[in-house]
Amino acid sequence: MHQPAATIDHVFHALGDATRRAIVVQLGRGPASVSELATPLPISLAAVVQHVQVLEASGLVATRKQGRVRTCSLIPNTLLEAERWLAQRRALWEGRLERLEALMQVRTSIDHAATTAPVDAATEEEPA
Amino acid sequence: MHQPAATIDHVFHALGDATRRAIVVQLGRGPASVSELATPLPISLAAVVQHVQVLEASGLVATRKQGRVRTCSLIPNTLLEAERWLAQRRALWEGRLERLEALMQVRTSIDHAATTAPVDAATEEEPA
DNA sequence: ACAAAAGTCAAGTCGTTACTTAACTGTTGG
DNA sequence: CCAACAGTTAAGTAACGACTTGACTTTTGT
Repeated sequence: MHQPAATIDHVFHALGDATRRAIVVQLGRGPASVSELATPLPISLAAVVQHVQVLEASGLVATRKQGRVRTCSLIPNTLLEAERWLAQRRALWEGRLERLEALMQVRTSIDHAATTAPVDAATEEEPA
Repeated sequence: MHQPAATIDHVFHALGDATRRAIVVQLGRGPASVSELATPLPISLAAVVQHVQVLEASGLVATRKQGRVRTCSLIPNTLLEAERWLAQRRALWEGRLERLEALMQVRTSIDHAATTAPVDAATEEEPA
C-alpha cells in the first residue's frame, strides 16, 4: 500500500510531461538515485525530486531511501495498466471496424456482386 | 500527411488531460460529431473544439467535415505507438529483472543449494 | 569533528493551458 | 428567405504546473 490512490488519471498525467518520461526511460535501464536521474537533465535537483514525487504518487515508480540516497525503480505493472487502457480503446475501435467490414461485405455481395467499392476519394476537408 | 509532426510527446501530452481521455473513450465506441462529444461533458462547445484540435494534432484522432458537421474518429495506430512506447520501457525493465533472477539462481545454487532467499523485510522507508 | 554529498521543504515566479464569452461563418430544414 | 444548427475564431481570465532559490536535515568520508 505505498501508492494508495494511483489512478489511470495520475498515470497519464505523470506521463504527460517530457522530463518525467525521460526519467522513466532512464529507469528502464535500471534503478537510479535521484542525483543520477538529475545528472543528464538540464534542471535543478529540487525539480527532479518533485518529478520523482509525482511519478511515485502515480504508481509508476517506487523509491526506497537507504542512508542519504533515495533509489528509484520502475513499477512495470503500472506501465502495463496504461498499456491496457490504450489497448482497450483500440480493441473497441478495431472491433467496430471489423463488424463494419463484415457488414459491407454482406451488403456488396447481396446487392449485386459488384465492382470493388469506391469508398475512398479525397481524405481531407470538403469545401462545399 | 494530415498530422505532420505527431510525436510521442504530443501523444502523451494529449492523453495527459482527463477531458481529452474522456473524448478518446467516447470515440472508442465509434465516430462522433463535435456536438455529440460535447453533450456529456460539463464544458462549452468551444472548449471541446479546442480539445479535438489538440487530439488531431497529436495524431490520435482524425476528423472530416461534411456540411456543417465535423466527424471525429480514432486513429488506432497512434494508440498502438503509445502502447509500444510503454511496452518497450517495461520490456527493458523486465529483461533486467530476469537477468538478475537468473544470476541469483546461479549464485544460490552454487553457494549452497540453500533456504529460499529471505529477500524481503520492510518495504517502506528505513529510519536509520 | 567537519565538510561535502544527497536530499528535502517552502516560497515564490513565470509560462502554459483549460476554459469562458462573444462575435462570426457556413449549412440546412421549413 | 430565414431561423436554428454546428462549428470556428479571438481575446481574455484564472488556475495549474514546472522550475528556481535558499534555508535546512541527515549521512558519510576523512
